[in-house]
Amino acid sequence: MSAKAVSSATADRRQAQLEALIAAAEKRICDSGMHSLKARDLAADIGVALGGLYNIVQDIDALLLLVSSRTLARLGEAAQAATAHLPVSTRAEAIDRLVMVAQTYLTFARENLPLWRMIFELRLDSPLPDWAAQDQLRLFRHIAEPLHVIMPDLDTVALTVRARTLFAAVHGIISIGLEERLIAVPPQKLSDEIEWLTRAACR
Amino acid sequence: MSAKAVSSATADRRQAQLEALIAAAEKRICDSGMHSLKARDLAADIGVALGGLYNIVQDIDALLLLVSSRTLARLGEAAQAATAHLPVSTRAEAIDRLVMVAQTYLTFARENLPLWRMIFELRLDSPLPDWAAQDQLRLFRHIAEPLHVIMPDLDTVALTVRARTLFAAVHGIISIGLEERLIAVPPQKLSDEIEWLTRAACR
DNA sequence: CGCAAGTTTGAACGTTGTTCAATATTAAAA
DNA sequence: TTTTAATATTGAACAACGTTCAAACTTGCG
Repeated sequence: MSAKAVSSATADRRQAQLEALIAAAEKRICDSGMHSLKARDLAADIGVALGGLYNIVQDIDALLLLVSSRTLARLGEAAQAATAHLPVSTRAEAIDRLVMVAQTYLTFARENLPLWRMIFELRLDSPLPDWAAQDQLRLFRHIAEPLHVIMPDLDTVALTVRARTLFAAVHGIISIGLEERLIAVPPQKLSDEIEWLTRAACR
Repeated sequence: MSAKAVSSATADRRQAQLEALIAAAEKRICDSGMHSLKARDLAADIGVALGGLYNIVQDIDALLLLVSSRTLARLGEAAQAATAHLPVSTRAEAIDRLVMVAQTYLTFARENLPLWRMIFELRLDSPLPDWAAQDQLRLFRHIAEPLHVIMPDLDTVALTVRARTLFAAVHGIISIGLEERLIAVPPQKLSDEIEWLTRAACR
């Protein structure tokens, strides 16, 4: 049996187990949050012995990273769906598009609260793998492209930095706003405040 | 012995134990982060049996909340020291002051990284006690006061909301910027980007 | 000293993620 | 088909964790 066979019975099974495991983890996280995810529960969910989890993933952190990656991908799709059809020719259009990206981010965070939180609560012992960093980088394009129209004087580096700044600012408002334990912008005003900040940043 | 005696030998001892415990926790958090804080280590640090910790604090979460409160108090002092002497008569002065508050926040976060992170990583099972919420509210005055000069048209409610928005935005930039695992504004550009955003928000 | 009240102790408990020798299954060879 | 080697799965065992509580100890008063 070649080590690089395109597929084999056992490899397919592994893939199926992995997908079941990710699905089970997502379900549990949605229901009761990342911190109440237990190895024993997951093993039971997918019908595998406790130790069997470690044939499917390296450890629980690796599983959480996979779940994060999925969530980021879904976020990217949401941003794409919400803005792909919008024009970006004029400055005003680009600003509107940026506002839409921010609103989409807010909506996504609201509708996927526990999964979205996980992305930022995840603390890994080992450094982030390259593919996971790429997951993040891809998303910044949704900001950098309109921003290039709005701030045409900025060079590539400055534009990248500015896109990250803007993302982080909007993220901060949402992140603290959806937290219950901190003094924050009231939830029903979140959308307005995000739009205000985005437009202010574009002046 | 009166239950409300201003002090007693045993009560004083308890207070001393509590302070030693908080100090030990702060030291350990600074050295190796909130997540490697262990009950057994703390008990050894202050020379008490493992179970003895629970005579001093309700549980480890309560201890973390006390540490958080201390950190917030120190942050408040830093903001006070950095801005109390600055004028706020004109709009331009108020903006400068706001920029200074933001820079002070960045500096504090940098110099107290693990303790500062703890404030936002802390996840309590029980709701936040009132005194802990007050700790947070006090700090917003450093933003709301200059902001009132800059945006005199806003009513009290809108001003409060706007202050929280601005805080959250700056916090987001710093928070993601000082995280190592996420794509962020490069550390040496953080200060400039924070100033840019603050000034942009004030226009 | 003797005794009651309060304080401190540390062994024990219930959970947790992870490991690994033993068992069961699969696939190839005879 | 039967034998055999490789691979996959199992679940008991482990170490580490926060928390509890009966027992031992200390303290202060009559």
